[in-house]
Parts: sequence; structure tokens; C-alpha cells
Amino acid sequence: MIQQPAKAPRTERGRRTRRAILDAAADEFGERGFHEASISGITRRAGVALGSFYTYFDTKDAVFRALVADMSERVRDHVTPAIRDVAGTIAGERAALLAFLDFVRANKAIYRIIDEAEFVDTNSFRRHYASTAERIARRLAEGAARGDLRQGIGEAEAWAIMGMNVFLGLRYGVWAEDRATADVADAVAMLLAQGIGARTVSPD
Amino acid sequence: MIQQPAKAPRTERGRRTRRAILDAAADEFGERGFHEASISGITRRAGVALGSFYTYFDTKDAVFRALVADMSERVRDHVTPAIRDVAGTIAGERAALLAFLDFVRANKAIYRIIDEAEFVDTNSFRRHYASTAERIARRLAEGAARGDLRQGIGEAEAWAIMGMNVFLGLRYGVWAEDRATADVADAVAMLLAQGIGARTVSPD
Amino acid sequence: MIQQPAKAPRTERGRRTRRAILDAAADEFGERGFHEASISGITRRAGVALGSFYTYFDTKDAVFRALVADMSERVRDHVTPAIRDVAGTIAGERAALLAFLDFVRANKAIYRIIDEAEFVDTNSFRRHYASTAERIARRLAEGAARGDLRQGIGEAEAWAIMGMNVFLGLRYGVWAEDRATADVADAVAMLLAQGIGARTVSPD
Amino acid sequence: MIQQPAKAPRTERGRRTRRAILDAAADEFGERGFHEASISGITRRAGVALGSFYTYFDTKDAVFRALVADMSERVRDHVTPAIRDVAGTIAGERAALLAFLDFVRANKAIYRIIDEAEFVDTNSFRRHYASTAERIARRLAEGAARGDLRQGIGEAEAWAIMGMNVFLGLRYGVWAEDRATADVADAVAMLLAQGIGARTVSPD
DNA sequence: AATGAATGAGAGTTCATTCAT
DNA sequence: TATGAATGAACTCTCATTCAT
Repeated sequence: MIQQPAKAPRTERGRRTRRAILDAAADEFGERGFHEASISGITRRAGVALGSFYTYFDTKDAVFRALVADMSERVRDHVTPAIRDVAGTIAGERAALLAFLDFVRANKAIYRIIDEAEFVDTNSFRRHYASTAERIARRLAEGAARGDLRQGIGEAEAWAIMGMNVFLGLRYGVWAEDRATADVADAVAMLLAQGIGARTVSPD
Repeated sequence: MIQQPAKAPRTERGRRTRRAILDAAADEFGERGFHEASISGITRRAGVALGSFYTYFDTKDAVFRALVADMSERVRDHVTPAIRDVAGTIAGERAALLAFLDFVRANKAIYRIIDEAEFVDTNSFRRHYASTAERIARRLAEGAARGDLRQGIGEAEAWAIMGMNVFLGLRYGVWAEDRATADVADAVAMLLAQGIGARTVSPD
Repeated sequence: MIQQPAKAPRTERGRRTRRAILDAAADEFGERGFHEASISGITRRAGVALGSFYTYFDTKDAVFRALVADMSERVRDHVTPAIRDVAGTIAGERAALLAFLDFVRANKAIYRIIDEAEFVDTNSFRRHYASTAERIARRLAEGAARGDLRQGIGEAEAWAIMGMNVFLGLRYGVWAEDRATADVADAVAMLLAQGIGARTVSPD
Repeated sequence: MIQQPAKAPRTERGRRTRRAILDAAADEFGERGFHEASISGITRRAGVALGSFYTYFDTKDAVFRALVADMSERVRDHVTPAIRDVAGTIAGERAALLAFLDFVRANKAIYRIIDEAEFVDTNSFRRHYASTAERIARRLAEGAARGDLRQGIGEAEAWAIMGMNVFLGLRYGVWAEDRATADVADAVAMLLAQGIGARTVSPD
């Protein structure tokens, strides 16, 4: 739940202006990074005067925080429905990674904003990754309870899976698109299914 | 191996001064982050005059790059010997993670510097992670050739493992030390041994 | 006509501030020269805050260029009307020199600014003198066509006359005022009328 | 007469080093201008260590002054012999201009150094041009006394001729070489012989 | 005589934020 | 609500000069 911003618009016109500034900020931060980005760059993109920025946001950090929360929500909203029916299974984790990779390819700027938060506003960053890890841990626990996953899986595994996804997103989503996302997802699914050891699952 | 910097000291005294500046820079960047860090902060810590900085480095970015290369080398130098006799096995990956977690706990600033490079000097960052991934991929391939690991393991698995390690380092090394590193390493070793699925490796 | 500057004021107040800065810059550059002049010196004279300078000019060089163009125009605007009815005659060149000498005496700073341009912004300098030479050449050509001046006068004569004027301006306008300007103008008129040779114009 | 520099070399080696620095300074100042030139640039060109500069010169201004005096002397040494047998005649002034134009074309850097002195060290500049004007005035006076030139020629004419020469040197020597120097000298000789008026010297 | 490390004052420029209109 | 002029602290980088070796 995003807390109501300190300076909420009171008219329809105000609502539109605020949205324009937020969108422009996403572009500016995504393209130039937090420190290279400037308020004047944002308002220029938004097509409003410099001073108007401060009608809706208190500081540069404030927009950034609002943006991280916004983006965090959008990633989640994209991944969640993709795993609705398979959450808590290996297929579910495969689907989550696939959805994530596709999302990152389509929204490279978002990736940059969320990750840069570590160096701009550590709290935003931790909040995003901590809550993501919790969500993963929860579905893994449900899968284990259901018997789809093995016992003993916990927080560490959730962070491990999240880390995998993030770095694969960086490598195959942001830096280069030299490999099909399904292909990458398959490799991870196999890793989660049987590890990387020589002896395979079993003959029964 | 770090390429000889443009402004190399020519005397013993110069060598000492340059080292003092580099060490001070590591502290300053580690504590305040690249953009909050200032050259004057660095030289104050180093106990030299402001201008002396420019006797050894061209720009703020240049020290930062030198530092990333330096730190990257130190991480590698710490992990490599720890897996010498078990490289290319699951035990080897466990040992690598364990060494990494311990290193991160002892050198939290390094972590911050390397990761912030993504937003300061993307090249340094990519170079570090790309070469790390290659090193991992190489030892996995050798393990597979030897029969210790299964076939078909490649670049994606290397990036996945690296991502796991980095995020676990962040969670259990930098943010909190609320769990034994050996414990975390065990969890990952198990994941790499048999995945997260319900049925375990084999009946035997 | 000066091309609209990149950062044009949009209000009356802005227009006043910009003008104050430009006037202050003329004083500062005129008194201290380009390199000794400082932005803070300019804004102090103008009675505005340091940062306000950058509201209207991009760089120190930019004001200087704007100033050279401005001064160049002012010199021309002073000389042109003085020769209106005698352009293209020896009396016209005498009048031009006289107007120029008087102008220089009253505006010593301008002289310094235009000439220093050679070492700060060669283009401004060349543009000023090239266009001045062209103007002189044009009126000489008209005089020749009319029969007031002899044939064969061209670019070289225009540059020669301009050089004479500039150095006489330096010597009798800027460095010292130890001789009446009319007197100097007479000497030059005589030179232009009959040269410096022993035998004079006519046989009579 | 150049006063003995404050820090005179005492050995042959010292003499060579000093010369190397002076030559390098001529190049550096000529290419980059006084303010852009740096001591380190000079010593780099000279192939000596930075500190060695101060063994032979007190300040940056000091070399510059030494250089202006040096160059001034070289211009004079080039022009003087060229007019030896025709000094104080129109042919003499023609020869002087011709020698000057050729010299400038061959030594463009010198020109820049002498003229920039106006903005770096006004005294050097005035001294050079004042003494040049005096030399010209003296030979004109001798010509007049001899009957080769007309009466009444004085300081103003000397400055006028010097100004012509300087600007013609700038236009046809430094900026472009699009016209034969002899051609330019002819134009000036004609101007000095009969002025620019319509009626020519005499009826004869 | 020669070296090159060390110094530190000083300058231009940026930009988040305030405020009067 | 919207505007854009005004502010000034802060920062990076330069370089003439000094000094110990």
C-alpha cells in the first residue's frame, strides 16, 4: 500500500500534471540515472515549468521513492498473474522467471531505477527486495506443505532464487537479448528440478 | 593485473602517497557512496593536500575505476584458493559461496563499491561480473567433463549461481549477520545437489 | 543584429537582470581583462547572486562573445553616421578616423575587449575586423566608381587604413591623449591625399 | 639591450638547458597562448623536469617577457638589413613591409606572442611598439631631411604606417596567404606615393 | 644543476530549492 | 495551480610555485 503523497492534487488538472511529472521522471531517471537526472530535465520532458515540480513533490528523493514503489508494484503485477495456477511448484518458478525476463526486456529503465535505489535510498531498495523474497518464500512454503516441493526450504532459498532471477534479468534482459527467454527459463527449471550434480533424478 | 595508471609514481615516497590515497578512497566511497564522496574527503582521510590527489589520478571517476578493479581482484584472490581442490563440484560451489560470504562480512565497503559501479561506470561493473561468470562457467565445464557434474550446464547456470551468491551476500553478509554462513552455504549446496523438488535424488 | 541568446529572459524583470549582468561584464572585462575577470566579479558588480549569471549565459566565453558583438555594433553605430555625407572620399576617411578616435577615448574598455578577442575567441575577433574591412572597402570602391578616388583601390588598402586607425586609436586614444584627435586626423588625411613623397600633388 | 636575466646559467650545460626552455616556451605560448600555456607544457616540450624551469626563470610572466624581448629583436633584425640602402624612402617602406610580411609568414607564432603581450604584460607590448614607431619615425625624418620625403611627417605617420603593416601582416601573413606579399607591398607603396585620391601625382 | 612530489588558493559551473507574481 | 527568476552552497579540477632530495 502506497501512502498518500504529501502533496496530493485536488483537481483533475492537478492529477494530470502530477502524472505527467511522474512519467517524465521515470524516463529521466531511467535514461540518466539518479544523479545525472535533473529536476529541470524532468519538467522539460513533462512539458511543465520548473517550479511546478514542487507543487507535487517535496524533493528529488521523494519522486525517486515514489517511483521505486510504483515500479516495484508494476513488476509484481506483471509476475503474479503469470504464476497464478502454478505457484509453489518448479513450473511456477519457471513461469515467474519467464515473466520477469520478458518484463525486464520491455521495461529496461525500470530495472535501472529499482536497482539504483540501493545507492540512493537504501530503504526503498531493501523494502522492494525484502518483500519480493517474502513472497517467494511464502509460495515455496505452500508448495512444500502441499508436497510439491521438498521440506526444509526457507528464506535462503528464496533469496537464492531471487538473486538468480535478477542476474539473469540483467544478463539476458538488459545487457543483451542473445538468447530466448524460454531457453534461459528451461535451464533454471532444470537446475531447480535436479540441481547440477552428475546423477540425475532417478529411475524409480 | 591492473594496467599501469597514467600517472605512476616514480619514487618510493610517491608510491606511499598513492597507496594512502587509494586506501582513503576505498573508505570514503564505501562509507558515503560515489556521489556523496568528495575528493577533499578522500585527501583529508589520506592526510595529504587536496591537489595531491591529482598527482596520481586524473578524475574522481578514475580512482573509482582503479578501486573497482582492485577490489574485484581481491574478491577473486580470496575465493580462488578456498576452492582449489574442489573446483567443479557441488562442494566446490559451496566452498566458493562460503568464502564469499565471509569475505563480504569482513569487507562490506568493497561490496558497495563494486555494485555501485553499475551506476557510475557500467563498464567496470560489467567487466567484473562478466569475468566472474566466465570463471564459474569454466570450472563447471571442467566438472562436467570430469563427470562430477551433469552435462548441459553452461553460461545461464553460471550467471544463476553468481546471482544467488551476490544476493545471499547482500542479505546475509551486508544487511544482517543473523545466520551462520555455513548454514546458508549448506542450503545452497543442497539446492545445487538435488534442486527444490519433492522427490529426492534417487532411491538407491 | 545579435542572434537571440540561448537563454532569453521571458519577463521584464529578467530582461533587466540580463542587461545588468552584461553591463557589469563590460566593466569587469574592460578593467581586468578576460582572464583576470571572474564571474563572481561580474555578478558582484551587477548586484545579483553568483548563480544568476548562469540564468542568462552558458559560460564565461559566451558573455564575452556577446559583448564583443555588442561593442562591435556600437563602434559601427558611432562611426557610420559621422561619414554619412562624405563616405568614399578622403574627407570621409578623415571623418571616420576622427569619430573612431573620439569614440575610443570615451570608451577605452571597449577597445580592450574587442582586441583581446584575438586571444580569447579568435572568431569574434576575425568577424569584427573582417566585416569592418569589408565596409571600408565598399565605400572606397563607391568613391572610385564616382571618380572621387583613384582606380585600383581594393582589399589591401582597406586593411591598411583599418590598421592605421586601430594603431592610432591605441596610441592617441587609449594610451595617451597628448594630441588633439583632429590633428591626428589631419595628418592621416594628408597622407591619404598625397602620400608621403617629396613631390606634392600638383604642378601649379 | 636585454638585461641579464636574474638567474643566469653558470655552466655550459645550464646554458643549453635554459635555451631549450626558452625555445619550448616560444612553441608553447605560440600554439596555446599565454593563459592556456602551462609551465609543465613548456618543460615537457623542453625535455626537462618541471622544477628545472625555476632554475632559470622566476615566474611564468618572466619567460613571457624574456620571449617578447627576444622576438621583438628578431623582427627588427630581420627588417633592418632589408632596408639598409633605402631607409627613409617610399621604396624603403615598401621593403620594410615586404620583409615583415615574409617574416610573419615564416614565424606566425612570434606574431601571436608579441601581440598577446598587450593583455599579459602591457609594458612589453608598449615597449615593442613604441620603439618600433620611433625607429620608423627616425628614418622618415632622415628621408625628409634628405629631401626624399615631404616635410611635416612625424609620429602620427609612423604609427599609421606601423598599424598598416601589422594589420596587413595579420591579414596576409597569419590568417591567409592568398596573395603575393610583393603585391600587397606594391599597393602600400602606391598609397604612400600618391595617396588614394583621384588626381594623380602630377601633370607632366 | 636537476628532479618531481606536494601544495592550496581559486575559478567555473551545476542544480535543488525558494519565492514573488 | 502554474510560472520562471533568483539563490548560493558545494564540488571538481588546474596549475604556478615551493621544497626536499
